[in-house]
Amino acid sequence: MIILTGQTATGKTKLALELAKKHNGELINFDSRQIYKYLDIITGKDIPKTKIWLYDVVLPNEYFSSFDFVKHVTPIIEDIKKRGKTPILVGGTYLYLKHLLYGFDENNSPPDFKLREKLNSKSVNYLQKMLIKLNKKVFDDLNHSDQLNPRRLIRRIEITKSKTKTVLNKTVFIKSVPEIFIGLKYKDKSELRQVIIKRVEERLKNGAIDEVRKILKMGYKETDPGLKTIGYQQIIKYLNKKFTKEKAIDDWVNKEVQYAKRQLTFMKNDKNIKWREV
RNA sequence: GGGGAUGUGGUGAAAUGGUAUCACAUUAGUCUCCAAAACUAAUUUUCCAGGUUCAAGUCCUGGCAUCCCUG
Repeated sequence: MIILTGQTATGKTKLALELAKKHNGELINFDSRQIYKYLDIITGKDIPKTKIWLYDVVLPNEYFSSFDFVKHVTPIIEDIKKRGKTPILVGGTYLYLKHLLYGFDENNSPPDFKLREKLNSKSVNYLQKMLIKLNKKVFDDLNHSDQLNPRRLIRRIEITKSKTKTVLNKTVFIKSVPEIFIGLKYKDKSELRQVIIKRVEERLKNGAIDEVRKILKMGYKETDPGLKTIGYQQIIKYLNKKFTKEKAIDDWVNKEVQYAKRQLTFMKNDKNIKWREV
């Protein structure tokens, strides 16, 4: 198995295609945004859809988690191997990769959307108290940042309250340690920024705004999981007249640069990744 | 030339004369089922020179800068 990850806008796709040729491989996407149908131009789906797995799996208003990803991808990997070919995973969503390679916690539970909806409007303080009451140790085990993070608090509450536990066999994942595990990154950020600016311009030229219009016309909303994506958020604000075009572009570029930084911060902890500068 | 307005972190703003705040950006980080998400921490400010006052971003005088109106 081959895995190709790293920062956004580093040319992962191009390298993936080369590797596929060389190693008789089949590509699998692990980019959480390209999982979504209709999000094409802005998420940069530049491989023909018939030549890569896991593009267009769910609709923009559907929930899709790293757990769902692992569930979807495992049989595909097995299938490719069975046919004597090399699975090549390419993408930038490290959380998906992390869960695929190193597994989940044993006593986890599926999402409780009703509970999430109910708790979403609550204050951080309320959530903290609620979790402490349910199980103080769980709260204490969280780090400072997470103790103040409503989403993480809600997730902990959800797990603590849940009766059904999802047990996953960790070994399933660890078995497939990749032979090649490459991460692509920029050596300096100003270069990354330049590339991102250029890419945003290109995507606008290729019809990014029309893409958003089309998706909104289909009835999808700003708050749908798929549209909570860099680029879409900014263009929607532009279309709603909350942003000028310049502001939207500026924000788009900025958010993407910040995202690239966070990707690196997260991936750096994985000592198995062999880094390559572009 | 005349009249008016405004000067506060990198940017946009807030502060009855009483500890200079906020948002965004920047830098570092967190992450075991929303992750292109959500969150944490750190850094950086009152145009200049005087004056009044226990105390000035705030009031007074002068200068400089920018913007608007008008010859």
